[in-house]
Amino acid sequence: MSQVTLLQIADKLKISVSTVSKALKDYPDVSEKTKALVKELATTLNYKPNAFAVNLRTKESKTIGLIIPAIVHHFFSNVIKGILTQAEKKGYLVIILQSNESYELEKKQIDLLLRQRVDGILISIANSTRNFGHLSDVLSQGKPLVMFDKIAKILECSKVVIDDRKAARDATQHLIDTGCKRIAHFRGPLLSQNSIDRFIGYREALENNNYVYDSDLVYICECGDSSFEEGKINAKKLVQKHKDVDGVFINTDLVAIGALTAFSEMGVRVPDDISVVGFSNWFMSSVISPSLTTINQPGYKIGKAAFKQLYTELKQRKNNLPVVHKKITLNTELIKRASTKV
Amino acid sequence: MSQVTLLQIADKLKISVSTVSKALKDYPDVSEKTKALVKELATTLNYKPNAFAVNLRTKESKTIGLIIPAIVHHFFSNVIKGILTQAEKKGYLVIILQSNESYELEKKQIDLLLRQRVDGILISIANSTRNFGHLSDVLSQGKPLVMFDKIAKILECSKVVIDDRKAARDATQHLIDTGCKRIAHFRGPLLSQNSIDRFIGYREALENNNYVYDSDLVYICECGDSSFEEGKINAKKLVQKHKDVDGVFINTDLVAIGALTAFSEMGVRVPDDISVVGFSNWFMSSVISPSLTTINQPGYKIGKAAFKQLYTELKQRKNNLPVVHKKITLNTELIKRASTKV
DNA sequence: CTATTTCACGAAAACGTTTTCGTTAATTTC
DNA sequence: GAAATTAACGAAAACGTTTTCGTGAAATAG
Repeated sequence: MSQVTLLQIADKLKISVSTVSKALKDYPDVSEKTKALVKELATTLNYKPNAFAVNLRTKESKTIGLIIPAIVHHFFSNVIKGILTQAEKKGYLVIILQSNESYELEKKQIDLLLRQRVDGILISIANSTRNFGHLSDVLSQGKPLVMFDKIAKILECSKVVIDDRKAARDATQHLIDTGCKRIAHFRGPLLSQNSIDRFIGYREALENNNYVYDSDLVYICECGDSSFEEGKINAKKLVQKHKDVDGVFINTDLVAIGALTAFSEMGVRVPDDISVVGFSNWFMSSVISPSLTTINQPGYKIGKAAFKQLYTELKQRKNNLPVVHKKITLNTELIKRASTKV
Repeated sequence: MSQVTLLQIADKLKISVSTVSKALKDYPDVSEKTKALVKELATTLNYKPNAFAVNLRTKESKTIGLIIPAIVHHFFSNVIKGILTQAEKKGYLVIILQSNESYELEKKQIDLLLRQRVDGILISIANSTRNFGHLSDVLSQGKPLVMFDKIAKILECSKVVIDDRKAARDATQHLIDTGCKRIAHFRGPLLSQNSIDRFIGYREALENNNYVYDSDLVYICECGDSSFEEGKINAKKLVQKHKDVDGVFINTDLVAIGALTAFSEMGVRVPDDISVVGFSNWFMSSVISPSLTTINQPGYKIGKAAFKQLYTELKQRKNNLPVVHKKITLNTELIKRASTKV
């Protein structure tokens, strides 16, 4: 019932706790004979070192924290998968917390993780987060912090991102290249840096091609749980108000799929009447009809890179080397499908 | 840099560590005056109790483990959300591990969690898991274990499931009720208990209606990463071999969506030529065209119920009450959409 | 054969809490 | 005013490791 300890093994073997500990860790000052005896008894008793005690002693937990705005989300779940896969390889456990895009919750969760004495933290911040005190707390405690996807530019730590502006330019340029003359944009929340960057990319592409920017053609979506509905609603508004629009770049795939559905319901043909480009490359986008042209956002790779960076910083700290922060920008690519012309 | 400890607070206040500890926890044998002093200093120093030390002392970690076959999965990510939401409410942290449907990995992960001294474990087992020694280890260590969705019937612990057989009967019955005369089934892996149960439900519905069971109409899908492709391939085979089939009940939505795509490519009309029912009610199923009739599998509720059960068992143990295991069966429902006739 | 080195092990402190049990001083009781 | 109670605090053990530093005994060196 109660767990096996070093002391119990020591007693049965009539040796000391220190020797047992050292035997299990192959210290050179333990004879092969006792090592064998100890290891054998340890396995037969199914000994498992008590992580609390080890952590307390070594001041390391081999555990990291991960705070993410949402779990039920194709992109984020891919990120998680990337992180977990890497963490597993390096022998780290991951405590996952969901901030629900709430600053207050995020703050509380950082506190929880610090109490838990995790070795480091990975975070994609909530849209509502405007204060970064909780995050600089992490840094000032000397714990590595790596932000990904939704980052705070002001914070001095490593970051893993994509180039939202460039990706948005690519998306919009593709609409222009395939003959669209009047291009709308469904943007995300006003406070989300990613949405802002994608919006800027959209405008840049217009400017680069001497298209007139018309703020009437920009619709705002919250991109929360009702993304699909938002896409439908805005698509309907768009069609009613602006008959001349023949292309739309949409902040996220789910909203875009809502738009596609609305267009289909209204008899607006895609891409003949209007071309659509989404953002993220959710799996869904490849199987709907018409399939959605979109920007591939490499979630798995982002997660992988984020953990790797955290891991290097952990090693740097451990070896008393200077910790160097990196900003890693991963490539996106335009996936051409049936919702745009060739 | 280094963390604040009770000792540091004690020294600054010229009192003992014990008093500081008790003051922070509002012990009655500490004067209000010192309590106030201690608490004030604690907050200004930003004191955070060292979880390792607390856990070591109290033999509780307020942490649970969660092992799940896959993260990038609409159903499972909903389960996770349900678990995290409840855990947060009760002040528990969750370490998430992904078994990738591998028994070996699952075994290793259980071991990791036990070393970590989590208070309890939630698990949905891998398809390849046939031995349950690692799971009974958990139980014999006196730690609560709650299985959900993919369970081992043989194990004496609490379980949260749906009634796969009934759900499959409902799905098949709906095909029969809407006029299908010859009904195929795309089943899941031979080793997966859920697949087996759904297959049995399919057969039961046929029998109940005096339909002949024809093993030629049953196709096997692995339901792994290439579910969509499997759906396409099997749908093509089905159409080529059995022109007379007018309905198909498919083990999971993703495979069903692959089938829908293949039917569309081959000019087979859904539901006029063939009706399709899926399983799980992934979000995607509502937005494709034709939208997919399917069985709703309440992931969020399952996660919520699983954590709640774990929590009650935790409390029961703590209060030295007898731990009672429960099998909780959550309701599924048929969601009628456009892939079946009315 | 003494002096040094190597070998194999153990004692003990430390990590930061929690909690039991004293202990002293102040207060109350009769 | 002596006896009993209460109030407020501290000492110390314990949780299970890890690791440093001794310490004898055995092996080697001169």
